[in-house]
Amino acid sequence: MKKPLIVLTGPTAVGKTELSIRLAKLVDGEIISADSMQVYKHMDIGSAKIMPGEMQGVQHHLVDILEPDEEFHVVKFKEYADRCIKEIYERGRIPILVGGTGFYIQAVLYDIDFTENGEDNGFRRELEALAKDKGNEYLHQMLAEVDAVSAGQIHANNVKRVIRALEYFHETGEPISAHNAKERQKESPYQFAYFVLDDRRDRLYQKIDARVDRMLADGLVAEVKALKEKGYTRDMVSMQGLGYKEILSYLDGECTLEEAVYILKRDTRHFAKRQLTWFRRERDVCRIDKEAFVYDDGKILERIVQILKERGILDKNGNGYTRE
RNA sequence: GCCUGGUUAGCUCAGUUGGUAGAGCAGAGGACUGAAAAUCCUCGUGUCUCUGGUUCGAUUCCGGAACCAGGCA
Repeated sequence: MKKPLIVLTGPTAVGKTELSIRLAKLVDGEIISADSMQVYKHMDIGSAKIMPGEMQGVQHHLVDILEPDEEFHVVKFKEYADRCIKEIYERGRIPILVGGTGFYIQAVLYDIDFTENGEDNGFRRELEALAKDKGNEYLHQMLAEVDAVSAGQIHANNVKRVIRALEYFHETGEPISAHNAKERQKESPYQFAYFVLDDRRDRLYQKIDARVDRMLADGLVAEVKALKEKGYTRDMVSMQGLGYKEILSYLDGECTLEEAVYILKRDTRHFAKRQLTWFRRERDVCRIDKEAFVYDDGKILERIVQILKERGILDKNGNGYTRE
């Protein structure tokens, strides 16, 4: 039988963290954070990172593992996560993927292959310059010549994606569209249950606004100021996180704090919406509507356990995975 | 009290030399396979404040009212 994997996700601010702790204790699992920002040290408030005091003894992985000037992306995430999962199995426990980065979840859940090539920032930079000089259409035309399928799928203005497709072809000689089509067919190697927490849109938005206000009260501006003083700049991936780029523009005098906060709230709402779009499209997800459970985490956990039993991730007594 | 300007989509405003109107933002939907908290795409009908008048026809012109700014008393 395939090995068990639990995924707990949902849009920002739905309440994944609190629930994940209870779930981990219940099934004797360990948590792997699937979050592109919580990997960074010194970015606690803005990333809504779980702090050691809140972990209640539950093992957490991939939190606080990098400095803010380090590169991070799906491939690294998958590498680290795969290793963590393996080790968790060795301890006879269940890995629980918790976090809002759908792309990361997908990568490990379906074991997507990214290993074809290394990084070549030179070529990428060349293409970026080309897009700037000659325009997005020019670059898109270049893609159309080597990979018509991708060109048809990727909008010319989506320069990032056009560049990646070009880069992929440049490095492997194969169109990325063919590779993606192949990866898309994959079955998950895990016996998994994929839970997506959701809430009414208006409530979610209220919670987002309230959470931003709390971050400010907790010292978000000071946190960002400290990062700025350490020399971390906006071109770093970490500083593109919500809460960081907006406060940075305030600190750089580009807008007032009030404007920065407005934009931060708005963009966080947009982000939540994008996450929801992503999860809607994922196959095999169990949506958990908080309203239907009267906002009672206990009831939600009961339901989750029920599903875990149905899928054989827990046995009828509710006992978790044990090695072999 | 008088003068001037304003009143158009949830918000900020544009516009119609008279033929019932459009942007940005908000909001909604979607894409996504090495930046993903990133990047990108699609979606806009509302008593044009109310009320008389002129007109074939008024949101647009004229009169009056209400409300909001600013100025003068």
